Amino acid sequence: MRRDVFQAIADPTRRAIIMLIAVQAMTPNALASHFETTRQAVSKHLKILSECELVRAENQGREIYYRLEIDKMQEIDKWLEQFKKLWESRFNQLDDVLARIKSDQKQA
Amino acid sequence: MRRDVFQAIADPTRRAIIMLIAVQAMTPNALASHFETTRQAVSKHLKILSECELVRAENQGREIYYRLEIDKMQEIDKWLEQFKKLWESRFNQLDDVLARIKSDQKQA
DNA sequence: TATTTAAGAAACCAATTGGTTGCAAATTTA
DNA sequence: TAAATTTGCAACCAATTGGTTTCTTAAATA
Repeated sequence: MRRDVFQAIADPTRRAIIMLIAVQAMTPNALASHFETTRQAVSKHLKILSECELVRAENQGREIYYRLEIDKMQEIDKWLEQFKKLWESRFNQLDDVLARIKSDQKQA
Repeated sequence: MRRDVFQAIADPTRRAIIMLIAVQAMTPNALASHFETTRQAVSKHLKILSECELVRAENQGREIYYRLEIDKMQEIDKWLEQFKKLWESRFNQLDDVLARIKSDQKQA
C-alpha cells in the first residue's frame, strides 16, 4: 500500500481530523465524538494518516494522543507552489514539465 | 458520485495531467503519449477532472482539447491557507474549529 | 482482584477505483 | 464515398476504500 499526503487529504473526515489535531493532540475517542462514525472508523483514518507520516502517536497511560506532523503538511504546500510557479510562467515551458514528470515517475 | 478537488488530486497520474495542461491545453491522445497507460485510462481521469470542474473540454474538429480551470485549483490553496492560519494561531482555538467543521458538514 | 475503559487488530462487507477491451459516432483524409 | 483517426461510452475486472462487528490487550479504578 503506497500512501502519500494527497491520498491522505482526499477524504473529508481525514481533513477534519487534521484540522482538529492541528489545534491540539487528541485521542481516537475524543476525535470520534466529533463525527458520526464509530471510534474504529476514526482509528482507521488515523492509521492511514500515520502511514504517510502526517500524524504521530504518543502513548500516555492507556490513552494514545495523536498529534499533527507539520512537516508533511508542507509537502502539499510545496506541490501547490510548484504548480503556481508553473502557471505563472507557463509559456513555452512544456519541455520542462515533461522532464519533471519523467523524473518524478522515476523516483516514485 | 460526489467529487471534489481533493479527490481529483489524490491520483498521481491526475496530478501529472494537471501539470501538463497547466502549460497548454491538450487532447486525450497527446496526454496519453506521456504516460504508460492507455488513452482510455487517461480519458477516465479527464472525466473525473471534468466532474469536479478542474478541467474544461473544448471541441476543435474531431479533436477535444482539455484545458485547466484555474479557479478550482484555488480551492486547494484556500483550504491550505485556512489550515496555515489555524496552525499559526492554534492556541485556544478549538471551539472555532469545531464550529467550522459542523457548518462544513451541514453544507456538504 | 474484578471491572471498566481505551485502543489496536482481524474478519468481513458493499461501494468505488483505476484499469482493461470492444464498440459506435463523428470528423478528416484519400 | 471509403478508409483512417479521434474520441466517448459501456461492460467488465481485480484491488482498494470506508465502514462495520467482534475480539484481545493493556491500563485505570472500584
